[in-house]
Amino acid sequence: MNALGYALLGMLMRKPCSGYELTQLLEVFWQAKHSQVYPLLTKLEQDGLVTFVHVEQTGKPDKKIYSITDEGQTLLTQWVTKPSAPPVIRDEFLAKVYAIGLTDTNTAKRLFRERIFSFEEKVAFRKEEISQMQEEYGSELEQITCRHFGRYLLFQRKLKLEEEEIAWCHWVLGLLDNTKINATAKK
Amino acid sequence: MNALGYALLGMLMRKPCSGYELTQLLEVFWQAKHSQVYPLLTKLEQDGLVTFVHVEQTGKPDKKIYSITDEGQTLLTQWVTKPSAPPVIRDEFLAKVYAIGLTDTNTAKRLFRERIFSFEEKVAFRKEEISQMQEEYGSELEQITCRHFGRYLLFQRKLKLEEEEIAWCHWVLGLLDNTKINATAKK
DNA sequence: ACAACCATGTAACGCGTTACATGATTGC
DNA sequence: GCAATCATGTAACGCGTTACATGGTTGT
Repeated sequence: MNALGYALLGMLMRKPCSGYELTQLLEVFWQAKHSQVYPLLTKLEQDGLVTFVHVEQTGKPDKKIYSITDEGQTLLTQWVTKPSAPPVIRDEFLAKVYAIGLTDTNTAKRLFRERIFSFEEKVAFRKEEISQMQEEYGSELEQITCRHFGRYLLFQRKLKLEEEEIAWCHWVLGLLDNTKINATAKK
Repeated sequence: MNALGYALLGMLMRKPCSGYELTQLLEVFWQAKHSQVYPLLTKLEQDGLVTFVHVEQTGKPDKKIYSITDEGQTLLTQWVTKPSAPPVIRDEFLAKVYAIGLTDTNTAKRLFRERIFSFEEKVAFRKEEISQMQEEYGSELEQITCRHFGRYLLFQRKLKLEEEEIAWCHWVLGLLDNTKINATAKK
């Protein structure tokens, strides 16, 4: 089985979820579209690692709520302690930074300011998620015994990294300013 | 054309490179194997965006050194200012953290200590890369006019994020210790 | 001896995205 | 009226990995 399969099992340890919900919750540490998640869940179900119940809703479409089975838990537990594949990062913006010399200073600044803006949105969103969790579960959240501990750790991590990204952008903007001052000074 | 194609063009702006070298240099912001890079370079060459010269070597296999063409530069320049696709991150370790509650505290600690170790190696390597660059190019490196400016920015960014990852792991280890203390205190 | 590095390439397969398909409800 | 949210699914395609193939040199 592949990493995404295990990731879904792991998320179902926290609480039973629909495929729709899993697709969204995935965002903190993986990216996958529903078109990948739904067929995988069907496969996990066929393999006896998860089960689902139909839930009828009014005013919303019906949904399938998936739960992890004992068999699924056994497999997942084995997987958790195995060595992990190195993280994969693919960031188009960074590819553009590589070639930033092609643009003028002002355009470069604009690009970094836009990056800051998009990450500030993420940070605000992340902080909300964290404080919501803290309100709901309190200090219990910081114990490994809490069902939401893992997710909480990932939120804190994401927040830190997003803030660091912003700090880096500001540092770059500083460099871009210096360049301009020196150029002006030389005149 | 896809993002990797542009990424390769961007790297060739800095200096002409072989496919082998490009595959390695890619590591700061993208991941791709040589089996993907070589055919893409062939395609870029057919499209007139890069050219190459055969370089015979003694004691080493011959290589092809690729350079970006004017046409390639035009295309790349257009691309740089376009909005970027959101970054993609897929990290198996983080998927495991989600389900960390399945393991005992000691195993969890071991996993985080291993993560710290692997990131400390990365940090050490990154610092070397940065100081090598600084020795070679000096303060010129911090100007947008420097050919290596973009790459330098990416190195600094990676270093920061890798250090932040380590700090997060230490924070988690602290939480795991607290849990243990409370459990002991309760006895 | 054996692994690692340099260097390029192809083929098969699996993972992931885009697009197509449906349909009710809520907010602007 | 139009977009967004909720909810699930399939099909086609493109991106990315694994494995196969070759072969000399350097270091342990």
